[in-house]
Amino acid sequence: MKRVDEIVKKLSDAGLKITPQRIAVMQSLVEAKTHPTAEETYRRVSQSIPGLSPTTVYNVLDAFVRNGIVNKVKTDAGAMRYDPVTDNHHHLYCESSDRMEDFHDPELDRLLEEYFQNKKIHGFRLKDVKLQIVGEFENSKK
Amino acid sequence: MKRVDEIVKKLSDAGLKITPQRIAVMQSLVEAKTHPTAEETYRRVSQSIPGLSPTTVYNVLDAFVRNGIVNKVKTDAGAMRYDPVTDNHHHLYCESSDRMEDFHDPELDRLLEEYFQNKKIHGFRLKDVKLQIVGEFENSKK
DNA sequence: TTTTAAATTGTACAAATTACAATTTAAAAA
DNA sequence: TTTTTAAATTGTAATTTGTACAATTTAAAA
Repeated sequence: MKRVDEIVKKLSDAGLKITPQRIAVMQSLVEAKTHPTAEETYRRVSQSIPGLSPTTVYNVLDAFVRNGIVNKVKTDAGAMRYDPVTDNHHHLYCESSDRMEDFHDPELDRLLEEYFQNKKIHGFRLKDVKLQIVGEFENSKK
Repeated sequence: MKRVDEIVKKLSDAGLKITPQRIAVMQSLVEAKTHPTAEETYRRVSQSIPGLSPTTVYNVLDAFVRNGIVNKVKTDAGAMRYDPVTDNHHHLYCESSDRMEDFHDPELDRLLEEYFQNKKIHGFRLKDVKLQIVGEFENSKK
């Protein structure tokens, strides 16, 4: 089971204790490529871990975020979403379906980096630039 | 009172009925340049309109958003924020203080427009690109 | 001035998330 | 391996943010 090993390593590297709940939550996030909410994650992970508490899912996700192995992403709709892809990327977002996908583009990143290197923003120390690319997915079946 | 006249005109142009609550909410949003939450707006506007209902603030803000004179903005922290500046712009955002400010930059917009004109994103019809510029405000008392 | 559709209000409700105390468990120490 | 301990999990309850809805009031058109 290579997948689980990788997850264990990831948790371990982040200095987190290994628990079945944490493994299952991370596995669920990685498999679902849709940036699920805490509630969606709870429903999925409950199948493999009956008796799982919603609170645990919140705690686990929070621990992941604090340790930098998951990013919180907010959309304009209801709940917070969780993204296990932490390398630099942007998001495609469709308002009508509240669907969100990753958008990787090194060329764009280079362009932005160049631009902001010369650009001084008064009174602001820049750390990161994220794009939210808003539009419509063409085959919007959720 | 030029300010109030302008606000009345803005509401009127948007096809909205003029009410003291709506005037006061819009005035509060425009004066506070910090993209306040509904709750903050409620607290402020309550000072001039005692007996104001929180529900009204939500209703009013919602009407503003539906009619395009205010934008909803979500940050990584708790509540939805409201921005009375509706021309194209981006946001500076400080995670530690949850503070947010507008960032206007026509040159950047030109750059992005150019870039995305040539860039086809498979299965996605692009409508808009927004930047969230993350960093620290230098005089940010937390 | 009258009329009426829309806005405001208050209450109750709902969803998403957090606080907290009790229990269990992972993993370090013996 | 067993013991120890700090951390993780759980369940309940509370909180925060926002919405639904019926009754009342009001802006503004007729």
